[in-house]
Amino acid sequence: MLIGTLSQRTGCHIETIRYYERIKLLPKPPRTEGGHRLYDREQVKRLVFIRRSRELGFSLEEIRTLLRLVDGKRYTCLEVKTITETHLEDVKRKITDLRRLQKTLAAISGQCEGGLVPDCPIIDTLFSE
Amino acid sequence: MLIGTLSQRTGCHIETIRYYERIKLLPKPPRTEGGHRLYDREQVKRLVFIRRSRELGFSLEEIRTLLRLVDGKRYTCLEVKTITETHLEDVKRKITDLRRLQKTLAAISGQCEGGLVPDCPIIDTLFSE
DNA sequence: ATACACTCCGTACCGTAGTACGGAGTCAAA
DNA sequence: TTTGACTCCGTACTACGGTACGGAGTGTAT
Repeated sequence: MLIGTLSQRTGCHIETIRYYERIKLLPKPPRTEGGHRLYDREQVKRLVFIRRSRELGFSLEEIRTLLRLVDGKRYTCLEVKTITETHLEDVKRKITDLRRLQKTLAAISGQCEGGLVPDCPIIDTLFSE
Repeated sequence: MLIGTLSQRTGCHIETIRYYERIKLLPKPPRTEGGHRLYDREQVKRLVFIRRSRELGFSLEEIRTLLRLVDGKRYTCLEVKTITETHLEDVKRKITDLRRLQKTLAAISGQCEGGLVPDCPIIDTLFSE
């Protein structure tokens, strides 16, 4: 199948597919005589893998590592699980950070009546160290 | 005071201060005869404001808007509160997204024993749509 | 006066994940 | 065969918030 079909089947833009090839997440595919890329179902699977992983917040580098394991065929659950857990910890840390922000923002926002007067406690808070 | 002193007092790198001036978050300061920037306490306050706002996750554009209100002197609490609330909603949305990720990651990670065997359920999940 | 730290400036670059452009060539259906 | 859609490629650009470089000039303490 041509790149447009692969694009439709995976939901990745054509440019993105070429980009992934450029950064070596996808192997260079064979070409037609005219030079158009030719893909098979294996590449659909691989690209879906990448897209799913992206949706779960894995970086392209993490995905590269996962794919290297898969490609090497010698990977163990432990290796994969470690990468996943590391990413999970990362997500948890981000949540913690954001919740702290949320609290602070809610607190300073709560100090403010939202009236039509000047001299706002939010501004005052931001100015003070 | 010179830029190095301002840097120390606010915890912003010198390059960052010049960057903020370039993008017009900070006004162009007067100079010494030799051309070095001269700052006063007002600018310390302003830069602390920017830093505090950054710490709370406001974008430079949001900060620009806040500062424009402050500079105009005609701002009302309502305007400030609206910006804060919008940002707060943004933070909440991010938390929601991350929590969903967290759940999914925990779920697929939980399927995996982390053993020394190949054929990992995490990989299987990522490959399947 | 001299040494040494500080500051100047413009430009380019960092990371992350793509997106846009545009002219030329190719593929497939009618 | 012709038309129209698809694909090619390299390069540059997007957003975001800065950071790095490097040679020249300046400020200040001794």
